[in-house]
Amino acid sequence: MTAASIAKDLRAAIRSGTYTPGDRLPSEAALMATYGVARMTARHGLSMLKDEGLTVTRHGSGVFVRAFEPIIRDTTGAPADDSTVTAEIDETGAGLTVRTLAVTAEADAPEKVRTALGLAEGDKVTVRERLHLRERKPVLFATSYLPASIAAGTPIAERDVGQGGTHARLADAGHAPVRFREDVVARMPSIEEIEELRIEPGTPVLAVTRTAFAADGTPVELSHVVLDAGEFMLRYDID
Amino acid sequence: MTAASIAKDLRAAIRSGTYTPGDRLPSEAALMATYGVARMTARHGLSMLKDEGLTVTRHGSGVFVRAFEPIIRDTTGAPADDSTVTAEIDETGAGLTVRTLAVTAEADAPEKVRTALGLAEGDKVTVRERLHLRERKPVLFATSYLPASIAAGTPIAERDVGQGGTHARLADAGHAPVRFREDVVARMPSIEEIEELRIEPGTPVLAVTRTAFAADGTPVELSHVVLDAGEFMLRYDID
DNA sequence: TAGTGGTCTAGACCACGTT
DNA sequence: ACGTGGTCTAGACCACTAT
Repeated sequence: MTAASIAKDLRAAIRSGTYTPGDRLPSEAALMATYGVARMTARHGLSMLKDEGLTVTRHGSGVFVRAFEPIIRDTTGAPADDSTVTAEIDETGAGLTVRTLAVTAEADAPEKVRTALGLAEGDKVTVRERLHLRERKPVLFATSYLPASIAAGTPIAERDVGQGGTHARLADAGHAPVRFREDVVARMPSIEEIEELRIEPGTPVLAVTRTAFAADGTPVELSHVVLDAGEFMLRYDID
Repeated sequence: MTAASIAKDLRAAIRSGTYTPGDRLPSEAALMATYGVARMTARHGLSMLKDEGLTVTRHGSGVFVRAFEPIIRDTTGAPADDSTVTAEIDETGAGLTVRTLAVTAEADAPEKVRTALGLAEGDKVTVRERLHLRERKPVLFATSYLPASIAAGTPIAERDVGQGGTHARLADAGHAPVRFREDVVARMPSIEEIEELRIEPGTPVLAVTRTAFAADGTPVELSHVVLDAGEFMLRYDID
């Protein structure tokens, strides 16, 4: 029970404010001495806090109490920029930049994408991938799929979609999105996501699947968005 | 690098379908033999998968690949039962039951609650706590705060709020909620939440802060909802 | 260079489940 | 009884960070 009790003590100390965000916790050696345990036991106690997302470790330097200052991603039925997501984040999350990673005019659609967009087998999709960064750190990764029958040959299939973003271009093409569905799940990140978003151990991701529908009810865009949960709060206003 | 490579191999095997949800992974002893490593190393490899939420361990029985069959919590601007949350979950999540844990007619309000509800210092709140279970397993814990000036003396301060739930009673009192704001965050659970919701290691929680506003814009209810992310998907329909 | 965390070994005892 | 995971020890070597 010693590793657990070390974690318990430190956790209580963090909650009570003995250690505040940014503070360094006692070193492994210090814990070994105070609790009279082996190193692996002290480590295990500390690792529990890390798994809870309470601390971050810095190799060679120490274990530190973690902070949470979320970017608010506001998803009201709202006017759009590159995508609704981008526009709204820019309002609240100062210092956010967007990097378009790849745009493919015509690609094969994974089965789930095809189903969600109501496409037939063999139908192509336009794929846009982008990354959002907060002060150099990647915090959000998004992949958008649009039917190539709509998007190919328009600025949507270009790197620069122009003023108003994909939604404005969809409107230009007579497919203005008017209704959205967002499905939100939280889970631990995959290895790829840990690397891509440089996610701290003990931090989950929010995975948002967003479907945009035109006035006639046809889906015109499917987006998979993965957000570092250590960086974001999702806000929904519902009438 | 061995613990990491064991995790890598097993992860790949799970992704490729060699092990499907419910399957048992090789035991620690088996991994020690195949990889020629010490037990702690094999354990560490397995613990990585657990931390990623890919597996669950059953003491004395083995390590198993995990499944995800989410309950869809649909939060459209919707008619309300006990609370909107409850009503909507019942539609989709078969076998969900609600247990009202505690109802306090008049309690002191934590500062954050007071601010969110626009109350003055010393103002009291009515507090309702409830737990949702899926087949005996608790999956959601919710605490609702309402201004006691509105709720005390009404069925809202009783265990049984009656047909239509708190929202119907608020409407009866002339404070029908018409607008909602939901702030969604994902994080690792606290120890209390792990115990209360019996959350598997490697599973985050979704923490939803929901504010209900009456037609005149005054907040009439603040709810803190914690959901086991291994059990839920949040759905938002936006116009 | 000294102190920090990261990884691994080899062995022990305990607690839980299945047979 | 046996095999499973859970915990702990005591010691080693490595990699990173500060001074």
